[in-house]
Amino acid sequence: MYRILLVEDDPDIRELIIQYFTKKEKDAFRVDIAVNGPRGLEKAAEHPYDLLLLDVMLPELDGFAICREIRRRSDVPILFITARADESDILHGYALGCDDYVVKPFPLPVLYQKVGALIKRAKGLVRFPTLHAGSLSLNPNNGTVISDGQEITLTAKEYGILRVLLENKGSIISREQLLNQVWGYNHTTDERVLDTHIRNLRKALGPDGKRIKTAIGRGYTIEDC
Amino acid sequence: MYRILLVEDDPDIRELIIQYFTKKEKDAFRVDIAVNGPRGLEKAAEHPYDLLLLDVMLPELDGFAICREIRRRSDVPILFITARADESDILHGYALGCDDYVVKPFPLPVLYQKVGALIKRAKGLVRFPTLHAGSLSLNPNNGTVISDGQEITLTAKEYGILRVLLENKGSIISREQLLNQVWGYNHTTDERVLDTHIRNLRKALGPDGKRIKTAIGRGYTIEDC
DNA sequence: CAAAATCTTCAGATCAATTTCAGATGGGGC
DNA sequence: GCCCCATCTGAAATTGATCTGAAGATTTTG
Repeated sequence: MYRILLVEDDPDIRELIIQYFTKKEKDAFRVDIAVNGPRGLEKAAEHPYDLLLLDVMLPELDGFAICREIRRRSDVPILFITARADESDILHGYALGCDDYVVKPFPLPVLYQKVGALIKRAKGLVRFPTLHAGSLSLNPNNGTVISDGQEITLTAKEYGILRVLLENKGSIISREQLLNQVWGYNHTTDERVLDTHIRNLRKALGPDGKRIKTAIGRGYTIEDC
Repeated sequence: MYRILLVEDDPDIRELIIQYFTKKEKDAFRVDIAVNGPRGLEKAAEHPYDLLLLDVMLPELDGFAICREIRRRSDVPILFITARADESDILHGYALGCDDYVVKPFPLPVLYQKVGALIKRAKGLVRFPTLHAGSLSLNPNNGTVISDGQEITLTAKEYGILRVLLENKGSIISREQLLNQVWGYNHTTDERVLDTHIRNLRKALGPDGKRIKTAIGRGYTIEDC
């Protein structure tokens, strides 16, 4: 059973989350509650939780402050619940070292999934299989890319693109899908940046760059041989 | 079955979308209709849809306003349909939290794909069945075509035509239907281009190209044996 | 704070895909 | 069999998606 701490001042939301998390699967989670920031810090110190669910807007001490404090001594997974999907807020959360966030109102199943996934990842229970294409391999667990025995250093975007392509080896991935998956859900990115990154990626991969094929009008794909 | 809400004032477009979404795959979608903004909001509140398709230009309450309202309490996937590909409009839509955008005239399969992909992302599901005709197979999920064990590379239009034919295997598809579905519903395409693409497709498919039969005056069809 | 790395924007080049065109073909009705 | 018109075919013209190089903006790093 995983033990999580929920710091949330709204009784309705507390109730919803507790209900869902304890009823969904019997004995999967135990949810402890703190109704404000200071109590949250206290409780977090008392017990080594598997995950913290922090509301951002809290009286006295907000979620960001709690996160900052906790991160000084623990790398427990932290998931923010926030009312504002404000870009700067989200970035702020990540800067403080949070693992994920959900924006209110969120579907409970989504929260449930995220919590489960985060805990598993934190515990090292999730190992992603290494992806291959010919002599090219990408290890999603440590972010390394190896081409013909040589380790290759890629930028974040290059790595992201390569990973999506390899995860879908043999499939044609549309530019739109790539943008969505690498740049994020509703990106406002100009479509042309993808061209540039694809080119840089191909160059970075050397001979293996040829594996990345253009399907004009349809997208890109990576080939084994 | 996924339930989607279409808010659109043009009866022709409504009809096209409903036809395509309900006929394409049996029981894949149920499409509810709202003919104006206020009715759209009402219906959206009544039932938890899997996705909303909103026309931007609507009498009374436009798509943007609906989106803004909906986003206050739900993160249901929202896809805009718009006549203008105006950059600022699109950015506006994304700023309001829409998930995607299609510009009229759009090919119905594209819309269908986007809707499927969005719901899939929201739920983590949805797979299209592979289509077959003899030794020929087309996998709509990864965009691959295999003829007699060999993977075949097709251009976007060739793939589009083949997919429509296979989706309607055994029945005759008029040239008009093909143009509508592959080029978009109010294409200005000269009818003769289809001849050329059919020829190229037949050639690309090799022996399997013979499966594509001409029904003079009525259209084309693809045969199993 | 400056330098370096990365990401994005832009505009012109390139080439496959698409469209256009004109003459050939051939199936079906008479 | 003959004619007509839809379709086919080959080749040329056009389009437009992608590539490329370079420069500007932004972020990260020392």
